[in-house]
Amino acid sequence: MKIGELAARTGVSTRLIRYYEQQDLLEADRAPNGYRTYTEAHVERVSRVAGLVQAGIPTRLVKVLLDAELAAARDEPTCPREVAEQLATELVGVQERIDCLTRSRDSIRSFLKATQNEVLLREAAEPVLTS
Amino acid sequence: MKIGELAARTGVSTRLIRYYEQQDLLEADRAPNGYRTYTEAHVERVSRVAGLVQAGIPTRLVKVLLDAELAAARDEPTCPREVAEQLATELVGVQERIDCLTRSRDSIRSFLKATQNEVLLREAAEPVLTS
DNA sequence: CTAAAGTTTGACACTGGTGTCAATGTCAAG
DNA sequence: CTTGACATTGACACCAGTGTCAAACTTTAG
Repeated sequence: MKIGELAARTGVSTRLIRYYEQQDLLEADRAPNGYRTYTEAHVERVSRVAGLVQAGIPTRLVKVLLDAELAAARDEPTCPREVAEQLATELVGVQERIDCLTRSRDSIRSFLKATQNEVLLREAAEPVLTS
Repeated sequence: MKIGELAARTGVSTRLIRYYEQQDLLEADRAPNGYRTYTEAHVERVSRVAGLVQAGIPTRLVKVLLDAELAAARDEPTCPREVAEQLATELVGVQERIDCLTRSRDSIRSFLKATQNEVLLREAAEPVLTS
């Protein structure tokens, strides 16, 4: 698929998709005419990238995270000690963000509940398994 | 306490503390000499603010969130319908961020685990209650 | 063939969050 | 009183993430 479709399916602007590529977060094949071409896998990838960036993870780190993810998926023994440490460090940062957001989410919920606005609570009810 | 101490205790630079105040996320009393003075409560507040901002919540929204939180705590019946809707909207955004971060956290963990770097997993083991 | 829609690269520009510096004021210790 | 640490405000500046526009090319529809 071409960039326009990818953008439509992910809700991420073409501008950003190109930006992410430029930041090495994405790779795209090129059609003979020079157009970028994407596969299904890219849809997921782009969503993840956008999500993480939105969640305050700088692109530089998003790359490290997703790369590690891929490596893990392909069961690679890529553990250059130094990368592992960087990841471990980043892990605590991520956890802190999660905690902070979770607290806020919970208080928003309580608030809405307390003010008879339960009606607005149609969303989100997935199980978040921790540890 | 004065701004320097607050900064030291929260790990947030004085620059940012003033910035947050300017963005109406914080209020500070002034000593007769003009110095800002803070209470224990501010320590928590500043941490929360910084955490949320770091987690990608724009200051404008951080204000809404924390205000609602306070209102709830004081059991105020402040539910101007319109604010409630804004919160509900923001709630789904927060949840999305949490989900995205959670997935990343989990894959970082798996990765470290898979690569014999469990050693680096000393941190984070708190229970996150959902719903 | 032509017009419209989509793509490419590249540039300009804006916003939000931060750092840093400068000039001035306050306070506590020597 | 002087010095040094800390405060105040305000400005300048930077980076990251985005929007938007322009000029040129490709592809699709009529």
